[in-house]
Amino acid sequence: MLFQVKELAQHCDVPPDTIRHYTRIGLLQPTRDPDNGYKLFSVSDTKRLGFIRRAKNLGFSLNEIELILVECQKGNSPCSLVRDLMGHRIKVNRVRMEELMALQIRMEQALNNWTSMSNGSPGGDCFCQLIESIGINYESTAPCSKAEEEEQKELAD
Amino acid sequence: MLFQVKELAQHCDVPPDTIRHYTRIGLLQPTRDPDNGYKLFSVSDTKRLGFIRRAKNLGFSLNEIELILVECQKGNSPCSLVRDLMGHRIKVNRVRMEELMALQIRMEQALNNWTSMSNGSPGGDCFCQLIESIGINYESTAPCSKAEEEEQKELAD
DNA sequence: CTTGACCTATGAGTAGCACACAGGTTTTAG
DNA sequence: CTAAAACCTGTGTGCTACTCATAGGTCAAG
Repeated sequence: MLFQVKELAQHCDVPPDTIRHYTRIGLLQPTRDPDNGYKLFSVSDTKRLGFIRRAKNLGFSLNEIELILVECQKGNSPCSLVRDLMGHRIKVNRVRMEELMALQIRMEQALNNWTSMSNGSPGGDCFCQLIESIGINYESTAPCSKAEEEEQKELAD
Repeated sequence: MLFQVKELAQHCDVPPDTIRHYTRIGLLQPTRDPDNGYKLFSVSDTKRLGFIRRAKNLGFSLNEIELILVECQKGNSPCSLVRDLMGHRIKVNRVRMEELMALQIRMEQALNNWTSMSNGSPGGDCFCQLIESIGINYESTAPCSKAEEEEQKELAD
């Protein structure tokens, strides 16, 4: 019972390129057909892939999933690790959502303000007076900056 | 009045590496010091960088900002482009937020369920019974999948 | 045996930086 | 004036999680 990439893909309802990606980063470790070098996946790879997708669906990153799988392969219970990672994910995600919410408000306010403005040509110190007309707070420049800082902080522990 | 990377960085309150990045992708086009090859930025680069940061703060991607700047350099008004892009951004961002919200709920429910579960060892068909115990809906696997599909759709127009 | 449909592996590209590295420049101590 | 320390530079690489392009291998029909 060995599967090629596309067979595993259909079996697990996962795009073939995703399986190739997981293989490339070592999350899946198929044997190779000695004739043509094709990847050959076993039944246990099926289960492993299923686990990966379930974990991803819960918000774990591929790196975190690899950590979990390594714990399992060492025979340890991954449960406390999983709880910690999940607590961390929840915090980071909350920050990210708040940032996106704030961005959404900025965007909608901007678009609203613009409905009453005419189209001017760029010139002088002004590239686009629509954009330049909006107040700036340099605190939250990127949509993910704070969330990623938060991520760094937690990883340092 | 020419600035080196760090001077421009301090002047505009932007990390030096970000300036180097913008230069690498062509958003900024400094001249070079013939002696040592260092980047030399003019006052108009200052203004350009300020515009880039304002636009990013409004949620535009660097690619979109480049489009806007190209329109300006052709002497055209970027305003209708800007309005369109912003409308698009708002839609995509809404989808992304909904996905993150749904993920947040899945994560919090999972963590809740887990408080009453004990730590088991992996074995047999089960890597981690915490994760395996959660119902899967394969519809929304990745936090950004739908938002990115939405993005593709809009770009096709 | 050849055509065509289908499958494969691998390299490269995506966004937006952040960091590592080897080297050049400037300041300071002697 | 010189030597060492501090600081700055450009460029290469890495990060997430795929996705696509390319060149080639495989298999059944005719």
